[in-house]
Amino acid sequence: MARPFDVVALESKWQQRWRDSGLYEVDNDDPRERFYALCMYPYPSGAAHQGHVRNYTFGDLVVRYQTMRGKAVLSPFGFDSFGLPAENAAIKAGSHPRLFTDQRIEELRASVQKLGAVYDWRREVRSHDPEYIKYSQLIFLKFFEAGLAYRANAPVNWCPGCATVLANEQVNADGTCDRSGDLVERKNLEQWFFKITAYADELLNEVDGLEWPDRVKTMQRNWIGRSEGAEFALQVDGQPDLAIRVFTTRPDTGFGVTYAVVAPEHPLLDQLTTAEQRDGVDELVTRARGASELERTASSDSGIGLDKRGAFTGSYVINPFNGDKLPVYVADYVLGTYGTGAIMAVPAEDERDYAFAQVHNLPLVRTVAPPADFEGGAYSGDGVKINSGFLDGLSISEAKKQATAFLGERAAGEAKVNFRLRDWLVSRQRFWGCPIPIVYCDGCGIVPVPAEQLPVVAPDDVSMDKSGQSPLATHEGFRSTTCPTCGGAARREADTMDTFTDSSWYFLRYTDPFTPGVPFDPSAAAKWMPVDQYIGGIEHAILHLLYARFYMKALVDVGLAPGLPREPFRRLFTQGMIRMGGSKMSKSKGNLVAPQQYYESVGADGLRLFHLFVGPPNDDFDWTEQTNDVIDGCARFIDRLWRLAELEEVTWRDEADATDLAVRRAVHKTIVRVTDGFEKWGYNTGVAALMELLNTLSKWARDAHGAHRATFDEAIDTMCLLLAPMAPHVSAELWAKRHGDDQLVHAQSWPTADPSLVVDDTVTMVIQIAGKVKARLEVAADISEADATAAALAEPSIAALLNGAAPSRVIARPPKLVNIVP
RNA sequence: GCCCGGAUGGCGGAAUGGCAGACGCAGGGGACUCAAAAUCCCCCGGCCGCAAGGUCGUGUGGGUUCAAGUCCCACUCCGGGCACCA
Repeated sequence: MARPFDVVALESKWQQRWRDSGLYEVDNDDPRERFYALCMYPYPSGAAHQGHVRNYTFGDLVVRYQTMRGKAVLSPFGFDSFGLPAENAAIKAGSHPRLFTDQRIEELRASVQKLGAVYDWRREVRSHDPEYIKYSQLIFLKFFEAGLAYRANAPVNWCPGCATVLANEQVNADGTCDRSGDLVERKNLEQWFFKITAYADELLNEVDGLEWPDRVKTMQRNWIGRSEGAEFALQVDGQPDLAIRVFTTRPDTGFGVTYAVVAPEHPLLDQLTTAEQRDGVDELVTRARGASELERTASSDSGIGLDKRGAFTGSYVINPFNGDKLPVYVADYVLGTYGTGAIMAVPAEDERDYAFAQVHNLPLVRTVAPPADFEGGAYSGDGVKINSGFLDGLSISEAKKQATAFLGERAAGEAKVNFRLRDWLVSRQRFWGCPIPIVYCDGCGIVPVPAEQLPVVAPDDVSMDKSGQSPLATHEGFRSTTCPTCGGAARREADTMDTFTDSSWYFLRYTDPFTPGVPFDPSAAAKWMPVDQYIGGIEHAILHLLYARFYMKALVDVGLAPGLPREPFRRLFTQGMIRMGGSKMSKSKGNLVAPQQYYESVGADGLRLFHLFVGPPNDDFDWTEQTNDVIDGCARFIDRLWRLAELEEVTWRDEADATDLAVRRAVHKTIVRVTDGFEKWGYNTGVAALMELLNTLSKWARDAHGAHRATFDEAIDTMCLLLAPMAPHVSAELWAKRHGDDQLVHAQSWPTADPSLVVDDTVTMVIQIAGKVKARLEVAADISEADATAAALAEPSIAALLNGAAPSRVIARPPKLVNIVP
């Protein structure tokens, strides 16, 4: 579209000036009030897409707005530069992942700069920088020292064809390998874990105090999944040395237990299985252990029948409540990873137990009286205890307490809290990640690499081949080393860390990448932390945000971050996704709309304004055929403002009059509306308010009646100031044209509204009869209730409608409304 | 299955319990122009009406209230998250 100015030249000129001015480079000793604004650092996948544009438009708005409010705003940028896509690209091309990564970082950096977003680039973080690797490894070692990092066996997806480990994303829905098509197996490997469960309670409790979207808080709570109950022993009949420990949230249902179930992975399963039952049990275990993880986690009413999903072990246990002999089954609906991997089954009060009991003809004993009209199978609602010996007549909550106490005396039981949250498996059998700084020595065992030898970096002389196996595992120069303790021959750990470890502390590195020898100086970090406003996609609602919270707490506890707050992100805003044709816009789906074409037509300002205007920032947005028209409309608004500021068709009047007062009121009301919008994520209504003001100004200044110069100047200056965080280039240019080339609109103070200009002298009062609007009346803004009522009743059209009848009631809400009830 | 969201013109959306549809897009009409583009002006939920005006209208059905898009109850549909968590 034809523009009244050269948009490309104008925008690149200002981007250059912002870089030169240093306006957004803040030092750690800046005396102003602090504000830490942060967008989630991106994975560098090449030039920015609309999701980035949306994210950084919101972020940049916050940065520029808070700066104009007089704050020192920390606005850093960086790249989450380790990860699988670069590794896969390198495998395909037979080259090194760094080549792709560095190139894509430059592409993304350039396109982000073209958006006009401003950052303090001195603080840039790239996860694959040796400096960053060094401190990521130092943190690992501190966690190891503190007992927060440990080794254990854990299953991985193993492709026999490729002889390598696969990420979950590389396993197809039917359980085959993405690359070779072979059936993927579960295989146990010794791997590293972070003990996030040690913080389960704190992670759960501190969710409450965060200014985060409720949706995200709920997701975090559910993910942590705390449940209270009891754990106790079920003695195996005839084997005095053998007992199965079970966990239940319903100890009150103890008299209703009619069987017990262990998970296929249960360590005692072998001992429990009798010779006669061996075949059935083995068959079940084999199937559960196979590639059928997906099958197993599918809902119970799909896939394989329940009869095939459980088998009798041949053993019995004794119910401690009533001495009954209970058959022990193995079934895949019990998970080895949760609780004790074994349960007491209560078909009358648990739906899964009920379904299983039906198929296997197991008895049912109700221990809670269901309501009279209850027709279902399992009843898990409230009620009075029945068939439960000493618990009869009690409420469920009281029965839980007494049953737990009973178990304590009779079955080595105790109250127990369980979490759904598992420890964080951080080992990745990948090349393009941060190496785990550990060596294995035959004599000394697991030996941490001494801090002064960090970073441990991957060698450059590798090429990724089609096998997909990490070259770290086979590169002798990397793997063979000497033991730091005894000096003997040793092997380096070949695994790298999950890339979520990098994104768990980058926001701390931003605060102080300057002090040598430490990841960050705690006193410098303390000046900025916690992040005042974190902005990112909802897709990170659980993992990234949970891991970063864990890191923050652990870093404080291991002594790397003394004095820092234990929660990293005070306020979180999650932006909506951009969808196209029903699915999320993404590179992998191939439905990207590149921003570049818009930089050349409507400019970054036009595109930014569109993202701000199109709807509430936290809502998803559908990119359709109509979208380009809306973007053009946003550029049209900029052009109209430009032409008005350039005085096109404006006529002047010497003296100010009532029309000027009205315009000034509109200007000051707009200040309030835009400011409110900025504070409450109402950017769309903020843009609308500016559009309305422009309509008002244009009509007024171009009318034959004319505009008073001072009023006009105040209005245009205010528009520039209010627009500065949204459309920074054009507002900067207009400001410079009006005030001199050395004047920066973004260095000005945010405008404040004159309270006397925000309220009107007179307002339109609505007169209703029975809630329906029948008349309107111009009244003084401070009209009294009595005067409003009198004026309403005196209005001729109202009097005519009432026809002399006295109203039964009159509700007056001066000065806006009077409702007459006949 | 459970837990969150959401449903308003042709479309995106606006509306501290107080004039539903701000603002924009699309559409229609007009001005300017030889013409087109751009720009500017006007109209734009349905129905009745020449008009003034009337009447219905915020997914469905109830309710609370002088007054409900907004609050409460029940439901329908759509989107998302978790999904055998004992």
